[in-house]
Amino acid sequence: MTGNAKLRAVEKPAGGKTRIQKENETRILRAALDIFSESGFHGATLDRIASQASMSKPNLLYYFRNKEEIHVALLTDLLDVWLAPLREIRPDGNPVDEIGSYIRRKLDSSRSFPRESRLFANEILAGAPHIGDFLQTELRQLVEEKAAILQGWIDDGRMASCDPRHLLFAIWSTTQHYADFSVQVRHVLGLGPGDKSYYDEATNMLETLFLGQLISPENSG
Amino acid sequence: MTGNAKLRAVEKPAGGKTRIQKENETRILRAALDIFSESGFHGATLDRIASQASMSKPNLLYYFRNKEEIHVALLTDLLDVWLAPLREIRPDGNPVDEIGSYIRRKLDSSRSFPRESRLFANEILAGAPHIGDFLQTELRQLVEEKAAILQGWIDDGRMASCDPRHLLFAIWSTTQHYADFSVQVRHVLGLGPGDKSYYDEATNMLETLFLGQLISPENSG
DNA sequence: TATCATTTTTACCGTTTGGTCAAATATCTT
DNA sequence: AAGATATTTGACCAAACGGTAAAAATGATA
Repeated sequence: MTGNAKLRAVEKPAGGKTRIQKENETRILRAALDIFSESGFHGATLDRIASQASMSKPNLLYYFRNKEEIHVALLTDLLDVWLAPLREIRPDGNPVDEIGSYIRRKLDSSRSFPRESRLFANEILAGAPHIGDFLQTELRQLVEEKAAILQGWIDDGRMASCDPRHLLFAIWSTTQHYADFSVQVRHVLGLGPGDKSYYDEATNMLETLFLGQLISPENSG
Repeated sequence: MTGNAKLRAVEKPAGGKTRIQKENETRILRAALDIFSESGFHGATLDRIASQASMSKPNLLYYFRNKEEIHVALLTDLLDVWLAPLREIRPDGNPVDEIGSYIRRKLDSSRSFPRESRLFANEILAGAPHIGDFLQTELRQLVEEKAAILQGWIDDGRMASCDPRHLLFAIWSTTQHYADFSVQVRHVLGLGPGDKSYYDEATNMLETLFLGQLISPENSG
């Protein structure tokens, strides 16, 4: 019976997936990432996503119940990617290395996953209707944990005194800016549409900025 | 004739405006700012804007030809506000004062005009379809001008060496972050919806960050 | 108060959009 | 190859949306 098949495809999240199911779901998600990240949730249409996935709209809706479910699936995938660089900060490292490499990881993430970054930015700008829970629980807890590490370094005199959570905000905003506001960056710098050459300059800037005084080499070893 | 009246109301940008016209146009723009900044261009509907302005949709469309015209009017108003803090940077000041007060102005702007900031962010995220020209000409020119001032300070040894344009990017992103990503900031800090108490901490953080080593008091006078 | 221009409303229209349904086709299993 | 299951498609629908037309109401003016 057709109805059962549909239910099975959608309701068994893990495990029993056909080859075709796996293929098409990733095709859809890839297409949806293109469209959502470029037009936002409301600006995107199922027709465009389907077209981008070389698929008919009803076929697309055979794999995902509705537009929102695709969006949520993308966001869910995204959160791990978003948290990964932060997770790597180690308490036993020294401030310059740990924060320096964190900035580099975030900047790499901006360069490599600009669509994901814009998807995230769109969701936050819209008031985080789908990931509010994540922000309040998982992210908040991880920030608390990593902020404690930074605070430890501050207490040890290895870093300038500051609110570690706001230091993280500053790192997030400056690095993500190069993905989310890339149009503005390129226009101001006079670069062409696909030009990402500014990332080297950005790396220099952010290392100077964050590792200059806030954490200077002589007092962080 | 009704057609003439409509044409006059819309096509005479300056001057000949009725009291009612002026009142209603600002009512509409205020309402539209609420809706657009919270839902983006595509997420906003004329019905909601009209409702927010306590007005019927056709009446709203008596003052603005279409949805886009309202949006453009808001963006146009916005650009002056956006540029104002940057314009104030003076070449004859000293780096700490000039950059410090610029940061404070931008942060104040974030706190006082979060809806405007989000409207701007939405527009950039969408690829700047309406203000691309502004970015490439007016903003770019102003950045060039102010970057030259900063570069002068660098050449004089009053500031650490860095790309001044990227320094501006860093200031923009960190300050605007508190308006555009306020939901995330509040959730991570565990604050309630209307709570803006984090702005004091933000001010401290950003002054420590930007004025710490990049520009330190002893070598900037 | 009569006249004219401005403003507001009611009713409506065409299109787009998210989503459904049932039939047709392809794939897998035995 | 046959039968069952999974996949795909074309036709369609109701609601939402941006926008229009023309009449009704209001305000300004003399």
